Amino acid sequence: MTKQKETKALDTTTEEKIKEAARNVFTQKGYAATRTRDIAEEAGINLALLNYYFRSKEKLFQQIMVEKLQQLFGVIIPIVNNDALTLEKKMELLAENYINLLVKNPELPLFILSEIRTNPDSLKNKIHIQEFLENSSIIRQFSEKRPDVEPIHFIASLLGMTLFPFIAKPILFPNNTNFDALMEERKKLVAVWAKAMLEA
Amino acid sequence: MTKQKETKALDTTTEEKIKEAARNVFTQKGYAATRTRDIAEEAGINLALLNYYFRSKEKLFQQIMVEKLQQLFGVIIPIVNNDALTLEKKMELLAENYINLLVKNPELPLFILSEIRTNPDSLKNKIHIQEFLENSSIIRQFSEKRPDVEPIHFIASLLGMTLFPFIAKPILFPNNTNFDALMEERKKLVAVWAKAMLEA
DNA sequence: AAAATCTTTAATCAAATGATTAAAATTTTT
DNA sequence: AAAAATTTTAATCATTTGATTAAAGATTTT
Repeated sequence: MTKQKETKALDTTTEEKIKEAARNVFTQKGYAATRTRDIAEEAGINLALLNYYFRSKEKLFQQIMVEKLQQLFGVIIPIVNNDALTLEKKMELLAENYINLLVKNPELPLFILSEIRTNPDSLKNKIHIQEFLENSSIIRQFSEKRPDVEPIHFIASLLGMTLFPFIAKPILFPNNTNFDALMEERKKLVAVWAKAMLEA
Repeated sequence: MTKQKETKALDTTTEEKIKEAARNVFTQKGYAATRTRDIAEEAGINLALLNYYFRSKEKLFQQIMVEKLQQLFGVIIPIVNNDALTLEKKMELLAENYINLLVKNPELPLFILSEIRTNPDSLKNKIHIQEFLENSSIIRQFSEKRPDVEPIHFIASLLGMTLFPFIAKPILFPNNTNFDALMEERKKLVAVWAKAMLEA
C-alpha cells in the first residue's frame, strides 16, 4: 500500500484519481444523485476499480465526507480558543479564513449541509460543534461583551454573513461575474459589520 | 377534476395526500434520495396512484419545487419594491417575514438550494431573482445610502443572518432546545444589526 | 526466470426502482 | 337500475445500479 502512495511528480495513483473524481462529483451532485459510473467516468477508470480500492460507494463517500468536515470545521478550531486573540480579531479571522477557503471550494458548505439533511447520522461521532463551541473561549468573550444577547446569535450572524453568499451563489450571483472580487471585498466588510454588531 | 378539489372538512383527496407526502419526503431527503415507494408509504396509498395522478416522479417533484420557490421568494417580492417603505423598514420586514415563514418551514431554503445544486436547470425560467433585485427600489435605496458598498453585500448579509440559522440548524442548534424562542428573539436582533450595517 | 502479488478489464448479476397494465372496486351519471 | 367514468389494486416489467468475479496484464519479489 505504501508503494501506491508514492507517486511520480506528474502522476497520481488510481486510488487518488478515484478520490479526486469522487470529490468533484459528490460535491456537485450529492451522494444519492451520484452513480458509481459517474465517478469512474470522471476518474477515467474501470468501474470495478472503485470497489477494488474502496469496497463500496458508501465507504468512498464516508472518506470524502470526513475530509470535507475537517476542511470546513478546521477553520474554526484554531481560532475560537486562541486566548491571545481579542473577540473582534477572532471574528475578523474567522470571516477572512472562511472566505479564503470557500473561494477555492465554494461548494463545501452546501455539500455538507445537504448530506446532513439527507442522512442526519452522517454527522454523528464526527463533529460535535455545539459542544465544542460551548466550551470555547469565544463564547465567554461574547457573553462578557454582550451579556444581553445569546452568543449563538453572533455565531449564526457571523457565519451567515460569511458562508451564506457561497451557499446561495446560484441565486445571488448567477452570472458569476466579479464573484471573487466581491468576496475579497467582503472580507473587510464582514470585519466592519462584526464590530458593528457587537456595539449595536 | 373540480370534484376532486372539493374536499370534506375532515378529508383530503388522494391527489392532495400524495402532494403533502411529497412535500414532506422531498424536502427531507431531496429528489434523488427519495423513492416513489417512500412517497406512497407516507401518503398511505398504492404506488400506481402516484403515476395515475402525476404521470411521473419528476412531474410531481416539479410541482412541489415551483410551489416551494414561490413560497421562498414570495416573501421578498411585496417588500423590496414597496416605495412607501424606508430601507430600514424593508430590511426589518424581510427579516421578520422570513423568520415567520421558516419557523414553520425550516427545511425550505436548504431544500431549494440543494436541488438547484444537483440540477442547476431547475431554477431556469422559474425565478430571476438577480434581475428582479436589480430592478427593485431597494437596490437604489442601498446605493443612495451607501454608494461605497455594492448593494448585493447588504442583501447577502441580511439574508445570511436570516436564512442561515435555518440552513445550518443541525449544526448550530442540534438539540433543538429553545430554537423557536431564539428565532423570535432574532427578529429584533437582525433588525438592529441591519441598521448597524448601514451605519458602519 | 519464476513465482507471487497487485492492478485492471469485460462480463455478469441480484436488487432496486420508476413506470405500466389489466382487472376490480367505487363513485358518478344517465 | 344500468351504464359510464373514475379510482384503486396487485402484479409485472424494463432499466438502472452497486457490486462481484474470473481472467488477463503488469509489477514486484524471490
